[in-house]
Amino acid sequence: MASRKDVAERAGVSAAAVSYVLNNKAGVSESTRRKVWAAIEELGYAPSHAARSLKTRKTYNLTVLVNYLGDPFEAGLLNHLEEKAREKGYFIHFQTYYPGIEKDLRRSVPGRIDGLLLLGQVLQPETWSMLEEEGIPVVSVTRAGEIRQDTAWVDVDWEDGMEKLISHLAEQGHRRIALMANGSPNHPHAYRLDAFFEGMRKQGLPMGAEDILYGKGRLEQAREAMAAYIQAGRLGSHSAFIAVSDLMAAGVLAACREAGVAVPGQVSIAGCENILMSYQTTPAVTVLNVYRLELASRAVDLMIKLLNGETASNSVLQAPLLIRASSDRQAAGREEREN
Amino acid sequence: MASRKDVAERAGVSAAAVSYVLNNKAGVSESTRRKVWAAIEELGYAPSHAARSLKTRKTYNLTVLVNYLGDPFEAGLLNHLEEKAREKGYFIHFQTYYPGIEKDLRRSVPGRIDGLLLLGQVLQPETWSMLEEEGIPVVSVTRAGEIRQDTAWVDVDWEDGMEKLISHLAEQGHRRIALMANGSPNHPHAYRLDAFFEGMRKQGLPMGAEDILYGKGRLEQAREAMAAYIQAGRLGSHSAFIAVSDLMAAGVLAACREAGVAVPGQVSIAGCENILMSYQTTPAVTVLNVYRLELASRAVDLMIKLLNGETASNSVLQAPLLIRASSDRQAAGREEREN
DNA sequence: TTGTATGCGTTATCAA
DNA sequence: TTGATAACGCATACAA
Repeated sequence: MASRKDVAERAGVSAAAVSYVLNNKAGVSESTRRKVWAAIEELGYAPSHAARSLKTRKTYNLTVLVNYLGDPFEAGLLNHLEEKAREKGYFIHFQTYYPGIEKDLRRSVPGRIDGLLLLGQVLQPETWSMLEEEGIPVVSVTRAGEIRQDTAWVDVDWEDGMEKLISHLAEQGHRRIALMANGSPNHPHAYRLDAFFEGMRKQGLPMGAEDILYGKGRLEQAREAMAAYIQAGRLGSHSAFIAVSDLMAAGVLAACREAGVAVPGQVSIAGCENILMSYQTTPAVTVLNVYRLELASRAVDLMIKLLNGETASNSVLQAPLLIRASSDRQAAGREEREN
Repeated sequence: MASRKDVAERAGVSAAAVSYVLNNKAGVSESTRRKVWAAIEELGYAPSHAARSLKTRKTYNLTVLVNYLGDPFEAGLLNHLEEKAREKGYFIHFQTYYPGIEKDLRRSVPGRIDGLLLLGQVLQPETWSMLEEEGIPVVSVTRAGEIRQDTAWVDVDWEDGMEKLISHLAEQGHRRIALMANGSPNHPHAYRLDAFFEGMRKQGLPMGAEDILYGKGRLEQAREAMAAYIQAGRLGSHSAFIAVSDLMAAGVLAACREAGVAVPGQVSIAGCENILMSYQTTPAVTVLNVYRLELASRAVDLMIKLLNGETASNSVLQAPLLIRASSDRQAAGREEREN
């Protein structure tokens, strides 16, 4: 590998001059600039990342903490985060999060990354101290229920979204609506639970602890929770289910299908992300349409600003309602005729 | 951030001694060792990644080239690769691949990563030269059609898998089987196309260019290709469809549903990965069950060996057949009765 | 406008 | 068994 010294020799200038050219410093003669670039081309020179990083104390690496990459919503977010970060000259690492990794994180973060992107996790106090000491900015894409006050974030307007979902269901005549929630407060889904409570209150609908089921974010577990609900003979108690993630909505739907419960005839179902799968089930699932690309883009912009020491503000995104057959008998009728 | 010098001072030894202790060199007295560890604890010292990397020329970073993270099959693979790599002390970057990124790759790889993991891409010759010059090992998880001879790989036994799929369909009475392929030769799906041809030949079934449809790896595009096929009145020409990815199988199924084509009544459908979605559609899709965790695990092991200069051999994994309702009228009957 | 010199935090060589 | 010390490749203050 050619080094800066080789380039300098080849170009007949000093090593410092090469740095000046490379970093676009003002006050370099056009002739030097040309000679240096020529030498760089000829030698196929590329600066050593390690050396530069050692000197500048910047790594141009960001880490994203993922909850469950098997969830297409998170996978899509991650994909867009990577793309946007790369555009800005940053590399993205990711790591699947569970509390146990934080010890590892506290060891491996210093000196390896410049910033941390959360997908709604709530970190341990020790981890926060480390982050603060190291001066590593944190941006959360979607928030958890109990997000730390001073964490920067970009999120969907869940209050508004849940209100839309609930009033749509109310218009369809539903009064008893259950929520398929996650169970962990340390998770972006927790925020949607809060928004659901708020939305039900506003709509003036009855709401209690018995109206919450727990799926843990996975399709399979939501399916099991719903199957147990049916098994327990509770089916009459709610006529509609909102799931805090589309994957869990698919799980609720699967349990209904297996138990011979008609959707939307007996119960209506809705999700709140608009993953691809939500449109591929029978019936297709009513959802909120969350613009993941925009979410990712804003998160990276926010991160870059923090990295540059600029002030930056949090950001809220609206998510429109997509009414599909799982909550709409007319739409269900259309789907049926098409078949 | 405490540096090695601080630790040395605190422990009352020389800086070199700290390195000895840290790197477990033989010939260090027990007392020094204790003093050094104590100082490390007290100062919360962690070695600088950049400095170490500069000196040793190892980065402990690996890059994975992803084709389409929206495909749950790839997302799952990536997830497991990350987990396995981390266990071995490596960090995983990923980057979504299309030919245009290779220029960027040639610039950014040297000095930033130790190894490259492919998801079946075929790289440009210039990129290969760079990789060879830099001595960066490459392991491909699943192969493309025209994989470079000396690339290490870990893959499914697609010939065997396709044979199982085809003979299952043949047993169900199908003779005219079409393939929903990808279209790009520079992609892991291309290998499955070859295996399909081979399997059809072995089974003695007719096979030609008109039996291939092209989806491009996406659900939506496979759906469109299938819809066009139906629109063109070609529906009678095949009684079964194998898709080279489950996502495309879901697309074929969606087009059938929309056109009122009965599955498995009029046509049978099969995929070959076993993503979660393949079991959530109606009917559930017959697939090959590909063990992604095992695939990822072997790939990382292979990579580590190459990184250590050891010899290592490629690896083939069997994928059992999962017969589900999309290709089996009895299973379909069962599903129906359950509803 | 350009060159010299220093140090970033390591590892590794060589003496002691 | 330990301690100086020389790189690794770069950015930058300062001198020229």
